[in-house]
Amino acid sequence: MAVTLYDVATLAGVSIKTVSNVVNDYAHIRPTTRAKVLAAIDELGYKPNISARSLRLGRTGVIGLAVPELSLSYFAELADAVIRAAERHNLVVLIEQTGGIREREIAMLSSSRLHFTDGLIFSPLGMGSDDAALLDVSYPLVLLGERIFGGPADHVTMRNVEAARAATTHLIGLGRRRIAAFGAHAGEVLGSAALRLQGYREALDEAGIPFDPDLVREAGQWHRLDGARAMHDLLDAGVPFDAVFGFNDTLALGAVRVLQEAGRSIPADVAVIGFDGLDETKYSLPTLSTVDPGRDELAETAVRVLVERIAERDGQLPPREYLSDFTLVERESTAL
Amino acid sequence: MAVTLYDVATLAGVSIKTVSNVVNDYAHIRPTTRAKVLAAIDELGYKPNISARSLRLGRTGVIGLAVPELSLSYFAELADAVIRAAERHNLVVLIEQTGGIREREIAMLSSSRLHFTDGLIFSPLGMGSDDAALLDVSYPLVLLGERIFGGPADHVTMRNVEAARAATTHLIGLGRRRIAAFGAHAGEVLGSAALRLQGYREALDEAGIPFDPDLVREAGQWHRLDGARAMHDLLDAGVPFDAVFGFNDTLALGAVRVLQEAGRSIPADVAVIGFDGLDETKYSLPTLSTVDPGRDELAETAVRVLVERIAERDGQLPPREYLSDFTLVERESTAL
DNA sequence: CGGCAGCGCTGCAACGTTGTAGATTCGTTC
DNA sequence: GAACGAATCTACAACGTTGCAGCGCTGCCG
Repeated sequence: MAVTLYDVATLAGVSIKTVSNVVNDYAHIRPTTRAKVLAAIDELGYKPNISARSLRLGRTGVIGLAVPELSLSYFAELADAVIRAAERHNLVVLIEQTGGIREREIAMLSSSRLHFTDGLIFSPLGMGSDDAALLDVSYPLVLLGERIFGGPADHVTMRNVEAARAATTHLIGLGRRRIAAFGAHAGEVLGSAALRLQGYREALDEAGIPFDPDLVREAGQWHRLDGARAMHDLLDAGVPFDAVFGFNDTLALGAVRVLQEAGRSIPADVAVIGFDGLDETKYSLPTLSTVDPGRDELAETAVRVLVERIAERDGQLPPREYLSDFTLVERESTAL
Repeated sequence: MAVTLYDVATLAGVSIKTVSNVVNDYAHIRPTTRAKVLAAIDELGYKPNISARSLRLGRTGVIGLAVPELSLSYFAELADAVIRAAERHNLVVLIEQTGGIREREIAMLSSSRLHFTDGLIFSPLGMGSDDAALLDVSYPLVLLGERIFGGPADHVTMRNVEAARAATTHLIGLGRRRIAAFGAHAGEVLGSAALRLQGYREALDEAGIPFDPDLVREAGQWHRLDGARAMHDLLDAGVPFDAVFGFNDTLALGAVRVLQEAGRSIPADVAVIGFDGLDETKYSLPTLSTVDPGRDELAETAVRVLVERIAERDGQLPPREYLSDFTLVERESTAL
């Protein structure tokens, strides 16, 4: 059925190894031979069998990407960026969803479903620092996110603290003093929520604004609904506020919806800023100010680091950490 | 480095074929032997080499999914659904992006990047009916979308005409008579745009409402920005209207934004309905009525059909077409 | 002019797996 | 107790590819 090197070799009147050499751009082949082989390849429509090549080389040209859920815009846009970056390295991407559930994430790490990929880019959500030991796997692994520091794997992440401080400082620059923060996770130390909260507090401290715990609202998940719920709670509690910092864009957009229902004007009554730089923030009403954590750079770095790890035969370099640059994007929701 | 059948066989004191049989749940193995082998597998941490298995079996357990762009919510949610469906069939999914560009779509079909997948689920956007012949490929292929009918491949699609008619009829049921339609593609005959326009016209005819070409607005792309632009045009043209049917949710949301800026109340002044059943429509302000074309069913069917095609050795059944059921989702944007 | 490097190509072995055919044991039946 | 079939296991040959060693030849160097 399928055309093999053997068929091409027969037609071209050479050995299969020569065909293989042509296919692999081996330098020392007479131009006439090369032409003959190429003609035969063309005539038969030969395509290399990747399984056989993988078996021989021990590499597949496939990398895995494990994210919580593609239907969350942030991860869809991240996957988009990772696929583009992988393409530049001639790799294809196999995507798995963990649902952000710790057990599924742990299972994924030793799953045979990903066993034939050359390496994995992993964006955990449910696993915590306690699970760091589980990341000591036998294949190249790059962590993308903020959940686990100091683990045994390379780690590509964003400047959460600095970016959150910049967002908060931006709100302070508008003259706001009662800034609500949405999306905190009680007890968390190293996750995005903790880091962004830290940035928020640093900005307040810097400006000499007292920290008010009533303004910090929990949200386990960071969906639109959670942002809406947090805003309802805040309004119901009667806590005065003149700005909101959503720990992600989706939370902020959920909050915006409730503010509008409640008749609060944005940004006149309440300035709002998000985090993630989602495409969507350009088109909401009002357009949403946000911090772009450098998603394309993150994806590009993650792929590059993974490729490097795959390339290094055994030289066990210690795990490294990479940080991307962020950009503050000012839009209508924080206009003066 | 990696553990092979041979290593396990040596440790367990059996032949590699017996280990293979244990791994593949072959029935006739003495329980004691099975236990010995399983113990050895466990001790060594054996994982089958998928490349070798693929080479031997001619199948990889990987299917391809080619979509325009993951950062478009519709395709992100579609990919999510396809991955879940594939998981139920023990398949993993390799995702490629075409950008919806005809040339890239055509290249994808014969690309060696997807050559080692068992089959492809393909959602074309740029290719047209003229390109149908290009779909006659040598591997299992399932088309997901509406661009190409009567081609040589299986085709899973939605009831575009009926669903669009239902959406329009719903608006008419609210007493609206001047219903704008956003997202038309001039000259198109078989694409989603043409079919949804047809459904729109059928609903008008049924209700005895005259068709007014001024109410039909073109939009090459179906992004938020295009919806916003179309609404600006409509308002500038001074054409009176009391409802909008967006050929997808994103167009409708873009239109909503401009309507709000223009001070038109939704749904009092203008009722709005979209198409696609995006998650996002639950959280917009106002929440957006939409038609869910049965995305999960589409994904499930596409995977099932692909699996069937992969399974059939040679029996070339003629290509078939599958339709999913749609659901009208009524929300605030069309409330009475 | 002997030696050596390089060209252009070939043949063989190996990557790790599973299908096939066959060997051996065991229990059952006549 | 011989014959037979089923259970249990093994040996061998693929699947299609690439690394390695090596073929005969040419050209260059000292």
